[in-house]
Amino acid sequence: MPPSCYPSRFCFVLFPGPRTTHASLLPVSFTFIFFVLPMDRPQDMALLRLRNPIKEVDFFSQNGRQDVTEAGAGVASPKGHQEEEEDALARGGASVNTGLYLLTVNSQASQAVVEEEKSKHKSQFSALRIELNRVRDENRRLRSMLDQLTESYTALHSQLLPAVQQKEHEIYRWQDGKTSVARQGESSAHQIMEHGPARMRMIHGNSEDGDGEHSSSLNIISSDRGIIPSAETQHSQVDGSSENPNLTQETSSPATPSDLSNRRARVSVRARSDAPMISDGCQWRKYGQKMAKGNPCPRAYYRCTMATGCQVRKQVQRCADDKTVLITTYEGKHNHPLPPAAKAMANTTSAAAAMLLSGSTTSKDSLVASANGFLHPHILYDSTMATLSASTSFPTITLDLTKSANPIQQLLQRAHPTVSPLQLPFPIYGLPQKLPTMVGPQTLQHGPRQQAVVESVTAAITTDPNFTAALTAAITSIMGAPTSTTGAGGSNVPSAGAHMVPGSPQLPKPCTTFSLN
DNA sequence: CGACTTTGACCAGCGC
DNA sequence: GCGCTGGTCAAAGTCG
Ligand SMILES: [Zn+2]
Repeated sequence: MPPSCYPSRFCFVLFPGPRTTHASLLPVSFTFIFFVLPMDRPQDMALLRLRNPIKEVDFFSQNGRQDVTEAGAGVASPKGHQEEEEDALARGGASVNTGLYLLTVNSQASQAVVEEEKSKHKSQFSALRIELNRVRDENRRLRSMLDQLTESYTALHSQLLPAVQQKEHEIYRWQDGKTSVARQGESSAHQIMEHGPARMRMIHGNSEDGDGEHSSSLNIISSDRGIIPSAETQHSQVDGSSENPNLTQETSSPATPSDLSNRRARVSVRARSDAPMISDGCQWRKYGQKMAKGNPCPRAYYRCTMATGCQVRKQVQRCADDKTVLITTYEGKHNHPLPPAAKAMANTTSAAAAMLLSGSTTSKDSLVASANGFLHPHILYDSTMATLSASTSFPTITLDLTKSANPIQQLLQRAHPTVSPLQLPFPIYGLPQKLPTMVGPQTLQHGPRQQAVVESVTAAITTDPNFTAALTAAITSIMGAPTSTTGAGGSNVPSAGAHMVPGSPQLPKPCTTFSLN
């Protein structure tokens, strides 16, 4: 769209208010077009065109701007602009301010001056009307495009849902045939793992193709079904928590497949920290420590002590390659209410289960949907941010927060290229949040100084281990929010469990790494 | 005294 | 079967 087509020109001409600065006028106006379009109906447009054409310009104005409505009322009377203008001129124009400098000198003005003004305003008005018609056409065209997109989306979605359900049904049937194997517990998982790394070919790894998110998803499905897709083999995760063969079983009731999957899902956080443990708001009791092979640093085992019987555990270990990196692996789901500071982190494991064990058929959809539109799919499937590995015995999400000075900003830029650096699409433990607006690139340019400040702040806060934990929790809680309607404290199975592929002998035990580089 | 940490023992899975 | 390894248990010790 050429700049001359920006409808904001009308805003500036008709409503020259103090807030219509050059920097903010265009994107804001464009945004309003964007949001208004799907709301009004064609008949409304027709009414607007018949009754009050200029009111259409109100779409581009800001809410609550009094001068806008006043000026709009003044200009867009039912008589039409030309008659209004002529009436004003005939009355001497004493009381009507159209914003177009239509006021004329009262009685002393000569007829020639009046005529000159009149013709000038007429030409202005005709130009405005032409412009208005053009914008109206543009509006109509955009709306038709939107309708087409909506129809396409609906059609695709209607096709996707049965396919997903069929796929899940097939997986369930496949697993039902393997019930005995699945019930044998972790041994089966290890048996699968024996074949898993050799069979598993995926993923996003270092694939540079643009539609990696689609192909990778399909590849995971294929791996589940025993088909070997053609992609590169993944490397082992640096996380020393690999090959976890055994975990405490819940003895109260026979574990459902969703329970098993949820208990096995892990969330691993890699963050630079000098502290022995990142504080995540929970209470932990250390119940063991072992020297892990290939790592001079011991691995500590903790379990949640905020309630008796809580199955949540975590492992803490320093990275063998970089001892400043603290690897914290969470597992399980709390069975008790949690303080707000710990709640987000607690959702992590549920999110991990939902994402990694719901099967690749639904993970992307559920995650994207659970992000409430805040997170773009690329944030999950960008080849540089998400890698999967079959090295671990349990599906693991690894949030790698060690690779960037200011990962949050890049994260946000990946997720929301149109979001101002000052605006977080989700609340992060008291950090200021603004709802993202679909602004144009101009907004991003108007604050190099602000951006520098933001970079400094993000660089500072992301070095805080507490912040990294909070960031991890925030992201994962967003991802898993719809999967657990009762929050982290509930002992319920995540709602996504209905779509989950449980315990998953068929799953290649992927390990997803979110790397904020 | 309760909560927590330490630490050796124990168990299970896996490879050889 | 044996040894290695990861994970857990539980008694003893520590701390506030
Ligand atoms: Zn807990």
